[in-house]
Amino acid sequence: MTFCTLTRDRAPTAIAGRTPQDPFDAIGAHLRFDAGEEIYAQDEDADLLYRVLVGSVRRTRLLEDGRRQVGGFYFPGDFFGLEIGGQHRSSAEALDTAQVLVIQRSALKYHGEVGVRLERMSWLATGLELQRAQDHMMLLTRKSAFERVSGFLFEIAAPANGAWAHLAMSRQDIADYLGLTIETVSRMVSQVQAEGLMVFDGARRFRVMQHTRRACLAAA
Amino acid sequence: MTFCTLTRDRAPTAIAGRTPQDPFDAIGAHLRFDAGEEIYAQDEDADLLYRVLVGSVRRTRLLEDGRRQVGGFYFPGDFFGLEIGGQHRSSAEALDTAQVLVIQRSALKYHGEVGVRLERMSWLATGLELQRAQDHMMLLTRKSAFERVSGFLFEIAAPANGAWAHLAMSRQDIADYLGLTIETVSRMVSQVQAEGLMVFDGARRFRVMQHTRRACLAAA
DNA sequence: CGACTGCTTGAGAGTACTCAAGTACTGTGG
DNA sequence: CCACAGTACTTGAGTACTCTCAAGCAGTCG
Repeated sequence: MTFCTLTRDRAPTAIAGRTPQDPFDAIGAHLRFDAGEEIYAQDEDADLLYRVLVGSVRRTRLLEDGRRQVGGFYFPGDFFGLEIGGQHRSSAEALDTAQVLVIQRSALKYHGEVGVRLERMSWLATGLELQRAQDHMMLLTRKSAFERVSGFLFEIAAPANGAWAHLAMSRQDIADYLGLTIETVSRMVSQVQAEGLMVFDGARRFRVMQHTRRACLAAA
Repeated sequence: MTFCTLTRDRAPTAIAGRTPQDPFDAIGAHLRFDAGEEIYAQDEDADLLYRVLVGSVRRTRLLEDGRRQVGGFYFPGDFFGLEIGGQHRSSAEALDTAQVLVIQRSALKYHGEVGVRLERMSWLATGLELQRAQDHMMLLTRKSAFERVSGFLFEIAAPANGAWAHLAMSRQDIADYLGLTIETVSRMVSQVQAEGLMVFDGARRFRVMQHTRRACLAAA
């Protein structure tokens, strides 16, 4: 019954913390997306760099046969949309009403000091994304459904620090992220509650129990 | 019974193809490792950049509870050992007698033109590694054991182009790479043969049947 | 030849999946 | 405010796939 060992799964992607109040706002454009709206599409040309300002974003990949994989979720401060080749290998959609900073990558060199700094940050973000992917692989191969779901919920709840947390994503999103089916996710959510680790208020509002948090801190 | 759809899993990591005859040899040191020998350790400081010249290399991560994950295999031309933080998050071992080019990353700036090029290449390699990790995640969550093993064998056999190919890694390595147990890998290898897709000569020498290759090319 | 390591095969168990209802929440129109 | 539809989530029963445990086989080295 390990439920907190994988709190380390999500490496912090926000380079300068989750406070997007940086001098970069001058460079890119602020765009607003409604819930479910597509930010960029798979196979689309990729010269843009994105950063979440407000809200949350889901990155999705589709296999030819329709199987879906959620590559990651992004929150304020996180960079996303980084690609090496010229094309996006996944699409990104807003999970809720989201504000996104969009920066043209190829234009960075015309922005002097700030452009250089941002370019370096985008490389760092790529590296962090790689770490995240590697951690996630570990989770996908070596953890049970219960461990995956409870660990995921812990990560989401961590910033709330004991207060109520909100799940921006659907059960299906979580399932596609954790490599499970929607039914299994649902069952594990129920089990997490049955074991008294967390409490839910509706399907998308939950809280980690005090004694669970203590146990996890002690383990770490 | 899809067995070739995941040939695309392994994105080519060798930036300039698999021919390591580049002007970089002047910068780094050539090191030789015996089979099983450790190239670098998990949690070790990471300022070095590695490139396979001859042989093959395995990258491994260990969980606290002993569960093991093979992060990837590297062949001549491939870069490995790239890290963002100051520490290696995985270890690397030689699978056979291997020659590796080792370059001090922080020294790159003293090598002028070539150093700059190499630095850029190392960033590109990070990006490719990320693509690879993302593809691999897709495989781990959305493919059956049979698909994983047959796809893996296809990738390994691809360069041989119909001739006999050699498996440098053990069944356990394959299992830890594909997120399966050693027994399941073994069973799938048997099944791949039973279905007439490939033939094995001993445990580590195999060949893809002609009609299988045709079918896969047609599918792609 | 025997010991060792790596691989294969078998039987049974367990976990997650599939299919199928049933329940809760959300928004719309009366 | 309620009825309704639609979507999202939960729960149940049965199945299938992979794992675990255990034994047997094959190649290698002393």
